[in-house]
Amino acid sequence: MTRDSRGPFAATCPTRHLLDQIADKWSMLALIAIDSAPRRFNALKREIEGISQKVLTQTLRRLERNGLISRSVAPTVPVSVTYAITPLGHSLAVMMETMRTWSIANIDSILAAQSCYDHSRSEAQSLK
Amino acid sequence: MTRDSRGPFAATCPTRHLLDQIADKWSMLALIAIDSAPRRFNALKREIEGISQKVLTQTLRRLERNGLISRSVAPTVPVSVTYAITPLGHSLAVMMETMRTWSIANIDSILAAQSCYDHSRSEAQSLK
DNA sequence: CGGTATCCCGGGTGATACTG
DNA sequence: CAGTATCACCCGGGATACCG
Repeated sequence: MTRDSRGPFAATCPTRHLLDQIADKWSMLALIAIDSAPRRFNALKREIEGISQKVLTQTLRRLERNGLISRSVAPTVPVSVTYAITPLGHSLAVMMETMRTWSIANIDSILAAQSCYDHSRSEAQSLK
Repeated sequence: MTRDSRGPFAATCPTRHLLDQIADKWSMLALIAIDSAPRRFNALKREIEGISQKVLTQTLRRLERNGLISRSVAPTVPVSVTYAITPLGHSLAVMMETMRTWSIANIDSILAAQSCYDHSRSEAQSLK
């Protein structure tokens, strides 16, 4: 199952590695947020609506592990921890921004397609 | 919780809508695959290594619902179902391709960062 | 071939409490 | 402030069987 390497969709493909790590909405949102300016933990938690502190911690750890953000601790009392973007992370964030622009430009088309799809499905339902 | 609209990370932001729908690796992989050429169900299942038919079905339904791919049924016996990219889906797939290129170019940096991170963590472990 | 339907399990997630 | 620890839950996803 993991012994193949015959195509771009094989489990060993770099694309798969990357997607396994960062292809979830919280990672992308956190990356975009930190890219715009360095942030502290609770600032991020407040800004990224709906994320729990546990998931935020996990997300930040994963981004840090992949070298996309940096974590720096200032020895104050109480300690203040700041997350900042790395060059590698910034180059990725640039693409995320492109996606943001795309989503804003095309959200109407997507919503229209959704309501169209849902409408035809509800018709099918009423026939059952 | 859903009544806010005060920033780019609010739950109502178009970016959030998009990410909620397509920010998972299976959606992205399926979109890339179908973008390169129209495919049939089992062809996709064979090509996208590791996906189950249940998840593939769910993924294709979601992409179809969002107007990113089209599903056409040929009334043969047995039926043959073909999935193709839409103009909207293609414009998104172009960005996915950009990410693919990026991941290939930067996979080494990420793997290096990972092993560096893991190494420093294992040191911390041994001190406990 | 291209799916649904059903069962079932593991771990991802949220809530809560505690710490340096 | 910035986390870790613990627990309980629930549902995403695999396995299997069946349908048009």
